[in-house]
Amino acid sequence: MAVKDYKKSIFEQFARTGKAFSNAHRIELLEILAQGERTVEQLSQAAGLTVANTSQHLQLLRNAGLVTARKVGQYVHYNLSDDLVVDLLVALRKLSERHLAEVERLVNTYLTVKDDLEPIHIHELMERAGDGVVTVLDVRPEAEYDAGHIKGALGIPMDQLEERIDELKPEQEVVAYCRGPYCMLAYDAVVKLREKGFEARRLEEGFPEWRKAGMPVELKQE
Amino acid sequence: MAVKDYKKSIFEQFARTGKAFSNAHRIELLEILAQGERTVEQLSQAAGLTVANTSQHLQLLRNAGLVTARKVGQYVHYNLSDDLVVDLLVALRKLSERHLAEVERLVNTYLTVKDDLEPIHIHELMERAGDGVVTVLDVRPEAEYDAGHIKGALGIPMDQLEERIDELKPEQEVVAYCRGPYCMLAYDAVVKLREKGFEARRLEEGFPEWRKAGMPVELKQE
DNA sequence: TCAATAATCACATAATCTATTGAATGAGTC
DNA sequence: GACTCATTCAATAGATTATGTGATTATTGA
Repeated sequence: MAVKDYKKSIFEQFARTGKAFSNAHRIELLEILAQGERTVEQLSQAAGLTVANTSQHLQLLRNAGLVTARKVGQYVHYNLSDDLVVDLLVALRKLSERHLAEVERLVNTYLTVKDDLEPIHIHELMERAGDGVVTVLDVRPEAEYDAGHIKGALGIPMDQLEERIDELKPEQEVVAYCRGPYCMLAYDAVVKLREKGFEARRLEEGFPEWRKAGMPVELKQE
Repeated sequence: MAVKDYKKSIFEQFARTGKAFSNAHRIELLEILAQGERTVEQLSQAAGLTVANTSQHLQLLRNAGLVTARKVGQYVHYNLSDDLVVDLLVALRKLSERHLAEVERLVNTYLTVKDDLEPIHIHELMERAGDGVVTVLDVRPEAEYDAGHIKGALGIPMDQLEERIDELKPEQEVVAYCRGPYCMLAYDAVVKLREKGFEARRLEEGFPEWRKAGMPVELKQE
């Protein structure tokens, strides 16, 4: 094989991986899978796609080697095949954030005044959570909480926050987190909690980053 | 704007960045640009594309914010806009390498026995280069050498290596490098040098990684 | 001002990608 | 064995992308 052909092949392989990240729905699926294992139906609901369409995107991701599938009964559970996939998602996010003015505009517009919500960072939370002086609140949907959450975190999905707000100790600061920097749930939770008179902040990173950093994680407790 | 729309927009922006990496030619263009600034014609030649086609790919890359262009006379010089682009290229390479069996197969097939060429790594080279006991050899084309190379490296393009081999000190070990892990030039150089009786090794990483690591770089000396 | 050159643009064509629909598969249940 | 459900497959139409050709623009130097 000539050097030229060889090079061509290599770049084609890279492009195959890149192609997986060239579609908004696939990126969303990957971001959801970064939270943990999901079935096709769960994915299709979370991403707002038809099941068949979701399945096809998943086939493509599987061919690119980014996700793995295992069949349990009649369900197929999908998962990211590797932490390198998260690395690439993070790199893509960073790059997009820096270069696409549009992203920044969206973030700033939607998130009211971003800085006003004073995000806290992983290591800072780690220090303070140990003392038990903060309540760590997971506002993701229940299934995601069950699939894995920050150790000791209380799980109240965003849509139940209002009715279950009395599960929180009013004297403690609350740190809310969700799926990552671009997940809206934690923002909404902080706004809601402050309305109710809580001292509340948001974890800048989300659960995937937390897990990736090797911080303590636990599964659903019975 | 509803949360749903917002999310959609964000993922679409990410996909726009991802799309830039979904084509083999564009990835090649980015890899070439990772070596340093290039004009459209240089790029088209290096990648084996027509000028018009190259230009169009460059427009797309520019819209995605990955490259910058500056006009000097009648030439337009392109450049990567950011080191984050290199980060993403590296992440893409790593992920592809791990997941696509095909890539590994190609690497192993073409590169004879890879390990037999005993690559040396950046920090190791850094230590040894200081002592002046190794000759660091840049085998990339002259233009790329001129645009920036490892400090103190001797520049002999691969296609001139045979005729200019007497510029190398026979008693010194030679470390050859080129554009990165997938660049063939350094492999070919090591093979050639060993034929000629030199003790020769290859730098596993290439110039982009060297520069990225903050190691000393110099431009063409007069 | 004119010719030469680098780069881009505009258009046409072929190839590829995406979403939808409905059928097929395969496991579990009654 | 018939039925239900999760998932995949297959076929299709519509949208997007890649590339070549030839025209156009911008800059330089004669």
